[in-house]
Amino acid sequence: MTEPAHPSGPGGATPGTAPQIPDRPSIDGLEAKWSESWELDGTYRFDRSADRAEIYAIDTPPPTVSGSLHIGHVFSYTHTDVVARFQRMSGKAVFYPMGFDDNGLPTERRVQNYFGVRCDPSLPYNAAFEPPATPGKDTVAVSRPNFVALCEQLTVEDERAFEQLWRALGVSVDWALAYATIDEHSRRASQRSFLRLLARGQAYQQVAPTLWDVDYQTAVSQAELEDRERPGAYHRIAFPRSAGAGAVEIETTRPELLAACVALVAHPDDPRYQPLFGSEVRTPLFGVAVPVLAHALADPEKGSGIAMVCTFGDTTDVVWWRELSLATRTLVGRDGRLEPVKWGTPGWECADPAAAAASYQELVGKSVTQARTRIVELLSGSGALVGEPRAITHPVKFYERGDRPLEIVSSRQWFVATLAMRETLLARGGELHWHPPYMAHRYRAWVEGLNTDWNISRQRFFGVAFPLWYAVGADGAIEHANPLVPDESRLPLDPSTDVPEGYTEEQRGQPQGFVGDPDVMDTWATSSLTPLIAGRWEDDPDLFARVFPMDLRPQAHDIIRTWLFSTIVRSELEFGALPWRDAAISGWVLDPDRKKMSKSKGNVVTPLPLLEKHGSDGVRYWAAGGRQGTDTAVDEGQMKIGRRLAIKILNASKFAIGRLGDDAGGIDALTEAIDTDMLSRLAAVVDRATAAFSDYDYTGALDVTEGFFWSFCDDYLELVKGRAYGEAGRQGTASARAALGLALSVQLRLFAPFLPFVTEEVWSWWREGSVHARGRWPSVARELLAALPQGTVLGTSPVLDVTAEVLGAVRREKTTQKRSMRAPVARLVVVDTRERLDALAAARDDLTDAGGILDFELTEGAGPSVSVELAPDEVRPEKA
RNA sequence: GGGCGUUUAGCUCAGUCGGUAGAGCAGCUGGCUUACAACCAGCAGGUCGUCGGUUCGAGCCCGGCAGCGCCCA
Repeated sequence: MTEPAHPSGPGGATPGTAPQIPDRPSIDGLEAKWSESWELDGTYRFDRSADRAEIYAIDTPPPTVSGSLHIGHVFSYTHTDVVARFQRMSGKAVFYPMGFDDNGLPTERRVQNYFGVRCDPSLPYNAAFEPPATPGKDTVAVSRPNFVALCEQLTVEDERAFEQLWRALGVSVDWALAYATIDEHSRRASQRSFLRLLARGQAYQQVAPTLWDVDYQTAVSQAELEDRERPGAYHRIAFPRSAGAGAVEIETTRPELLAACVALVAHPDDPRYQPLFGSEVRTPLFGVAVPVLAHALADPEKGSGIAMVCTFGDTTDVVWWRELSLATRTLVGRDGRLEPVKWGTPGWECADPAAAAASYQELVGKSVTQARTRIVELLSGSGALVGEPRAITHPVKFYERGDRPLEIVSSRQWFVATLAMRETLLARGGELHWHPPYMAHRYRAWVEGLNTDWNISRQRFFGVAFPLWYAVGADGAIEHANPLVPDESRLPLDPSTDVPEGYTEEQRGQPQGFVGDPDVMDTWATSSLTPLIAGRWEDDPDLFARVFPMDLRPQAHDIIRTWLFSTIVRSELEFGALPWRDAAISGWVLDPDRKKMSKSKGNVVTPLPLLEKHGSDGVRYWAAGGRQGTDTAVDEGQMKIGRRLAIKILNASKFAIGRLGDDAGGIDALTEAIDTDMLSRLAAVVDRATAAFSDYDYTGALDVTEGFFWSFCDDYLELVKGRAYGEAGRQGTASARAALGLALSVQLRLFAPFLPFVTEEVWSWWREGSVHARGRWPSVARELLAALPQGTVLGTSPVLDVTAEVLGAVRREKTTQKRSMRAPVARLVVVDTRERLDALAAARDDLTDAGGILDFELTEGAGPSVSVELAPDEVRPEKA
C-alpha cells in the first residue's frame, strides 16, 4: 500500500501498524513529550551534505540574553519557525541556528545590579574573588577579569532560560549550531574581520567629537541615538561687540557651555546679521573673542536667529565646528562635569584671565545641570542675561539605554568608513527582497540620513577586544599611528593579557614597551557578522560555502538601522554581496490595550505562563496570525481559539483514524463524487497555502487551511459519517475511508508548521516518522487528477456545495422549530436546476443519513428552494 | 517639518482582477448528536474614517482632509 498523496521522497507517510488512538486524547503535556523526542531523533538536524540549492539558511536573530524573556520573542521567532518548517517540509535542508547575544552593555548592567559590583579596570585580578551573596548597598569594585568572569557566569544561566523557552515553543532550530557572540569562535571571526578592515583601510582611528554617555562613560554611535522630548529654556544672552557699540543677543538652551563658545552663526541670507559677518564679539563673563559667521544650517526662525556655537553642545555644533574650521575649547569631561581651564593660556586667550577664572571657579567640577543653574545666576548678576529664561520643550539626544542627555566629548575612537559606501548600500537595499516591501523605506531613510562613519569602539569591559597594541615611545607617549597588529593565527586574543610579537609582558606600559588597545567593540560590530559566525567563516570553509549568502534574515523593524544595516555593511566590505536574499520583518507585540510594552510602564507580558495556560500550539496560533510587519496586540482570545483548534484536530483525527482500520485505501478506492470533490478542494487549498508560504505570507496559509478544516468538520465529516462507519452494508465505505485518510494526512501536514505538537501527536497514532520530516509537504493535486476522468478541473464540482447547502437548510429548520438535530425529516423537497439536482443526487444517501430524512424529492424548476417538513415528535415530552 | 503604515460588525482581523460585505470571538436562541459540552446547530449585527474624483459600477484606483501608530530630521 502506498501513500498516493505524496509519492516522492521520504515525505510520503508510511503506514505503520494498526493505529494507536488514546481513549481520551489531550493536548496537555505534548510540549515536553515531543520536544524531547525531536531532540533525540535529531528531527531538525542540519544535513550539511546537502548542496547549496537544496539548503535554506536562516540568519536567526541572537536575542540579548540579559534582557527579559518577552512575549515579543515568542511572536517573531514563531514567524521564522513556521517558515523554517515549511521550507523543511518542502524538501530543503534547513540551516537554522540559534545564537545568543551576550556581550555588551545590557549584560554589564545586569551583572552590576545582580551582584552589586562595578568594574574598575585599574584593579588587579583576584583569583579568590566571590561575589556577595546578596548585592549590598555599596557596590563592590572588581577587576576587569573578575567582572568579565561574572558576566560569563550570568549569561550561561540566562541562555538556559532562553533555550527552555525556545524548546517549549517548539522552535525547530538545530541546537548543535548554537553560538554566542562572545564565544571563542565569534571573537575570532570578529577580530579577524576587523583586522581585514584595517588592512584594507576601511577602518580607521581618529580623535574626534564623539557622542558620549556620561553615566556609562562610553562612546555611542548614531544608530543608538534617540530623541526624547525634555523641558528646557531659552536663555537670551548679550554678547558685546569687540569694536563699536552695542551687543548681539543670542538664545541658547545650554548657557553652561558659554565658556566653550567658539563662534556665533546666522543664516547667510538673514539681513539682520549680514552686517555683522566677519566681525567679532566677546563672551560675557569670560571675555573670549569669537567671530560672527554665516552658515546655512542656522535657522532664522529659531530664537533670535543667531546661534552660539560651542564645542560641543549638539551635533549641529560639530558640523559648524568642522565646516567653519573653528577653534576647540572643550569643557565637559567624560564624567559629565566641567573640567578645569587655565585662562589666558593658548586656546583660552581672553580679555581678563583673572576675571574669567573667577567666574569659571563657580562652575568647575559641577555637572552640566548644576553649572547651568549657577551660570544663569552669574549672567543675571552681570546684566548679560536679557529678560527671563523662556521655558520650552525640545527634543534632546539620548543614548537609547541611557538616563541622561548625551554629551559630545573629544576622544580617540575606531570608525568603519560607511559614509563613502552610501550609494552601494542603497543599491544593496534595493536588491534585497523585503517582506513586507515597504520596510525598504526604513532602510533607505536611514542610509540617506547617515552623517558620521560608524563608531565601533566602546569604552567598556565585556566585549570583543580590539586585537591591537601600540608601541610606547622612550618619552612614554603612545604611538597610535602605527598599531602593532598580530598574525591572524593568534586570534582570538586579549591585548590586555596577550603580548605583541617581539615584546615581553614586562614591557607592558613601559617606555619603549607597548600598551594594549583598552577598548572593546560595539556589540553591533560583532552581531553584524552573524551570517559569518553561524556559517563558520574561514573556520569551516566547506560549511560556509553551503550556507552563505543565506536565504533569510528575520528580525523586527526596530533594528533595521542597527542590525540589518550593519550586517549589510560588513557583508559588502567583506564579500561585495548581500548577506541574504530575503528579509522578513516582524512587527511589535503591543500590550492588550495596544500600547507599546516597556519595563517602565510595567506592562511587559512574560511568555511562559501563557504557554502553559494555552499550550504552545495555542500561543503559536496567535503569533502566526500577526501579519508580516504588522504590530499585534497580545490577545489571549486568539490563543484560546488556537488551543481549541488543536483540540478539534485531535478529536476529528480520532474519528477519522478510528474509521480507517489498517486498510485505508488510496486514491483508486475513491468512487463517490462527494469524496473526490472534497479532495479536489483540498488540493486547491494546498496550492494556495504553498503559494502563500512561498511569499512569506504564513498568515494567508493558515487562513486558507483553517477555513477548509472547519467546513471539513462541520459538513463533510457529518455527511460521510454513516458511510465511514460502514453501517448497514452501505455503499462507498471504502471510498469514504480513503478520502478521510487522505484528507487528514494532508491537513495535518498543512497545519504542522503552525501547530507542531498536536500534528505530531496525531501523526504518531498512525504513521511512522515525524510529520515535520524533510520533504513531507503535501501535493495532492497531481495524483488526484491522474485518478479522475480526463479533463476534470479540481475544485469546481458542485456536489459538496449543494449538499452542504441543503443540509444547512435542514439544520436551520430544526433549529427554528427548536428540535433536536436528530429529529427526523418527514419530507424534503428541493427545487433547483438539473445540474445542481444531479450533483445532489450523487450525495443523496449521505444527505439522507446526516439529515435523518425519511422522504426525499428532487424537482427541476425555478429555484433554488428547499422545503423541510419535520416529522411530528411524538415522544418529545411536554415542557413542564 | 519630511516619510511610511493604518482606519471594514461591540472586539480582533480577512477581503485576490474594480462586479450584490466575510471569518472568528463576544451576544442571543436552541441542542448531551456514538470525534469533540474545552462541543454542536442556528440567529442577529456594517453608510467599509471623511470629502471629492475616475468608472456603467469603488471597501478596492486617484487626490484632499482627519484620527491612530511608527521611522527620520
